[in-house]
Amino acid sequence: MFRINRLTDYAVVVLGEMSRSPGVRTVPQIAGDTGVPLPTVAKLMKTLAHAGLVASHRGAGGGYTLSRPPVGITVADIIEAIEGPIAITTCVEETEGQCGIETLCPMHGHWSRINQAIRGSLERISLAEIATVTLFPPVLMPTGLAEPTTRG
Amino acid sequence: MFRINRLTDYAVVVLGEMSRSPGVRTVPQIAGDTGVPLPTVAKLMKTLAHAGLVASHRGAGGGYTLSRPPVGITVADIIEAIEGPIAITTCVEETEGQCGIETLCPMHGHWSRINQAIRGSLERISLAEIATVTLFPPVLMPTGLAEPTTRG
DNA sequence: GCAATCAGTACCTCTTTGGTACACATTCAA
DNA sequence: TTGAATGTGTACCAAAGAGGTACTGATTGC
Repeated sequence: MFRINRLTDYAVVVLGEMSRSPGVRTVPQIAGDTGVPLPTVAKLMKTLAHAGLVASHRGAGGGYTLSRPPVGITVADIIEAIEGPIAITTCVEETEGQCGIETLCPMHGHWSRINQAIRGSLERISLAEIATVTLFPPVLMPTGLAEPTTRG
Repeated sequence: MFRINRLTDYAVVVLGEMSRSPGVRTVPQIAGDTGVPLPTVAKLMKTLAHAGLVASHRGAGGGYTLSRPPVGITVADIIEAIEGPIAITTCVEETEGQCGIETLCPMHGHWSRINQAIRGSLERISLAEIATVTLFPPVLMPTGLAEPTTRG
């Protein structure tokens, strides 16, 4: 497949939404605004908070806020927050010694280079950029706004 | 995870091996030379043949050959042969209409751009390049050459 | 005709993913 | 002090995908 998982996709949509209107947002609010299922948003936000992309505020009147300006958050940051380090093959990962023929394998070094190229592409795109909405004429708007699939 | 699957990883290793020593190779030969399990190689080669990256020759004395020079095969070609079109999210794929809020979704267009950047990175690396073996001193060679894991 | 080889399909097992549930901790306001 | 609102942590479940195996059939050359 070679694709990011759906949670990451949701994370980008959710963070994009948060960057457009700053302030404290609760999980139900975010779920309502994005169409992402509430329990999934809760799980997602916990992960994002743990990664330091959002700050959590507990108790009544609490919720989540972006922990830094959207310009300072890249697509690479978001992917890594949800999926861990970007490593298109096992042998690119930090944890060495997983491959028994590391010193002989012809791919040694090449995957790192490919991985670096991909990571570079993702680092050059910030949340501020992708949060810029290109509004379409209302007449073209579809009806299924409440659908759980929030990608397009 | 954001990573290619193991079959794709194997495909790159197998094609790299084939590009280093041209001629007809049988499935058992390839399995022996790369350490990839024989049934897996058989499955893999069928897929690669179907994608047009290798040519099959049936019957006694048959086997597989590269269908074009290694310079003309890119990492993107290999990934697409095994995993289908490179599309990091569902909405990037050719099959439109899967997303109900396509005209409203703020991510519309952004994923395509990100996807294109990644694809570009993969297209710029040919099989000929990655087939160049950087030999290590024999004293450093590990013992587990017959291990099924062939990555490093 | 027979052996060597690829082709196609079906199946199994394990892991990952996406989602749900629930008890608990924290904060604020009445 | 109490209770409601909110996030935290853990566990669990079902579905899908990945990786691998097995078996039968088709094709080719000797």
